[in-house]
Amino acid sequence: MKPKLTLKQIARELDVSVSTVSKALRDSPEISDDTRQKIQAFAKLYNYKPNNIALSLKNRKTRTIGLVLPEIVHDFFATVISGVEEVANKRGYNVLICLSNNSFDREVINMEMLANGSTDGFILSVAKETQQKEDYHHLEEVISQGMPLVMVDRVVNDIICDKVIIDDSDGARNAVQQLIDNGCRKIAIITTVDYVSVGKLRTEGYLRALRNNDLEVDQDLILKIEDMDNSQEEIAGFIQDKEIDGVFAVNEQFATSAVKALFDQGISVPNDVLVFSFSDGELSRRFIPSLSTVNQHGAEMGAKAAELLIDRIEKAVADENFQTAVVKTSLVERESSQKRKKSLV
Amino acid sequence: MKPKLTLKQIARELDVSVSTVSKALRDSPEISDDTRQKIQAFAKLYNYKPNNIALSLKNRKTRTIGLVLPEIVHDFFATVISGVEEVANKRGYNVLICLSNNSFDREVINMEMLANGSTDGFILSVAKETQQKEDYHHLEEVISQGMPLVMVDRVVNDIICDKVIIDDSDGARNAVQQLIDNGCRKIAIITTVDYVSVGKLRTEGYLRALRNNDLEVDQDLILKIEDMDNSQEEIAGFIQDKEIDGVFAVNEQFATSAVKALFDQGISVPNDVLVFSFSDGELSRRFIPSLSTVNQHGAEMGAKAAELLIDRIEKAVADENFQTAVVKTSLVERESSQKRKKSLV
DNA sequence: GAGAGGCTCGAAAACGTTTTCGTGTTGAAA
DNA sequence: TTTCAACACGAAAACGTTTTCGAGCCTCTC
Repeated sequence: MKPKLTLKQIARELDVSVSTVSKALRDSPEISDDTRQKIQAFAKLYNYKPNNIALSLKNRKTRTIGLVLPEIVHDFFATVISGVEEVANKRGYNVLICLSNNSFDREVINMEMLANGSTDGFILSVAKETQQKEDYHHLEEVISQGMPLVMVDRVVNDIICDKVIIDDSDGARNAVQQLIDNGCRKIAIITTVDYVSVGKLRTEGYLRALRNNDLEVDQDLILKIEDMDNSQEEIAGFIQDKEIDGVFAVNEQFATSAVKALFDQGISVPNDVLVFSFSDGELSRRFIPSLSTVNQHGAEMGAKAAELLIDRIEKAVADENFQTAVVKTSLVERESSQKRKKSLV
Repeated sequence: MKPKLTLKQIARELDVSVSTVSKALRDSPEISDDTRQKIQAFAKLYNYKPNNIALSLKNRKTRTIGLVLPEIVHDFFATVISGVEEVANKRGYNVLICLSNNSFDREVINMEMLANGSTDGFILSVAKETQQKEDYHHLEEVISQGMPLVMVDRVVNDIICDKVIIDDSDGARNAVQQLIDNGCRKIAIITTVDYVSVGKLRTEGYLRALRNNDLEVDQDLILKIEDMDNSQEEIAGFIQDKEIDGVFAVNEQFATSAVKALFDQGISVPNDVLVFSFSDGELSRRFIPSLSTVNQHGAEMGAKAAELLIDRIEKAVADENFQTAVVKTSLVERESSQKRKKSLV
């Protein structure tokens, strides 16, 4: 248990000054070859590593970015994390992760914790509760402190900052269009309550697709779920005795619940009803039937967000020149949305 | 864009010294009520928050713990994170997350990054590649520097430190016993190569269950998968024309692949073959048929690991008094392991 | 031989805190 | 009036760096 080596200790050991050691290790031309080599050899031998905290204090840069997410046990956010992490590491940054668990209070606390100097900037996907309350003072706070903020996926339009979103509405429209092209005429949607920004947008896309194809919008075929915990029962009740030939769900959980509900009623997917889902995760890939989905490219979104944030931290981009990057979704068509069974691989 | 408020600025503004401000804010009795109130009011008004980095440097404590995981898009590790995060926050710590992507090199780099002062201690689940190489010098390194290390789930026995594991072998034995109790006699296992510690232990549990029941061990019924990416094909080939009535899989991915392979051969789960899996995640819950699993209680493991680590950081526990906490698994029996269909809810 | 200039290196400040110690002022006791 | 304690506050060091500036010394050039 040796305490960590510092410049001061090296200096004392080698009988030079701290500044000399520092310069030698950074290959300053001020230092003679002799002493430089001596110092570098010593440092290497005892595995000297500069103390990051001291550097952060000195430079007033932590080379750390904060990532605040509503949840993590969710493939989408997990992929966002890995995207952020990858480019952050590539550019020499650490990632400090906090979870809000969709709670407004925790989100505020997390932001305050991270804003007290631990972090050079934020990537945030706002909590559901925050979107409901529409209270964004904590975001304005950190921005007014000069901390760069990039919002991902669940963004709030009123806040001026860089954003990374997907074309939720178009993605949904394409998915529903695909269902229509595959023969569906009575398509139900299972979505979230409107204050969840992405849920609202996806609902819009659904409506647009119907209108584009002169299909009637039936309010009875629209289910907006508030409480994730009881979604299975709610969906089962909703599906019950509905005359439908297609279902569009805004996430994998809703989609699998729908398939299950249909299955329990003796209705087969995809033979009787086609299903399209949002959020391409492991669940969709492994489900039987495998689910057709709108891929959100979470890793790409996370990567883009990290790029934007670090660019701004390093002032590589002009002030006030905020951009909203739109990551394109793509349709992944699998078994659940196609009547004919695919031939076995 | 106001730069963050510091003690020095408050001091200048109120025409007192920095030390007075510091003491006033910490309610030191040295300071008179008058000035204390004045300073506190000012600080509150302008929302002063002490700079965390400066505190870290001063106290040589960062109140941050590092969490190094092999992957994240995986329900188990995601739940571990949320467990760690929860108790860390509760005890006033931040969590710095790094992903090794199962790469030895990245693991080493991550540990070095986090060990240079950013962190008071580590929680680690070692990368697959590290277990294969059996090179643990980076772990010994951080330990010898006096940094507490807690290993989770994928632990290495040679390293002396606190550990949090589950009863992998017993969990597997119980699951296989359940299959046997439910009538299975020819049970296949789909597991990982042996150098993955948990895979090996689960395989042991499987073997023990068979022996306990005087069932013959058939090497043809044991599949050890090296390459996750091609596991689906490998499993399909393995299942092909095997005479089995039960499958035990060491993770959800293998389990769903097995069900799929059986399904493609016209074999029904659970009517013809029963399936039991390890790692209780969303996939298991939502799959049709829902999968019976051995619940690993990831959140609990993460929480326990964080408790152990923080206790050690805060010296609440005697030196050298390392413990290995075993979190009990529990069987979650769902549809896939029971012949009779459950009555509909 | 004197000034100029180039090499090396060290002292000190700075980043934002906390804490120890010292100091000046006040009030009361002697 | 002197002395002493209590009180209220400030100076300075420390945490581990980097960087600016200055200083000492040697060598070269007139």
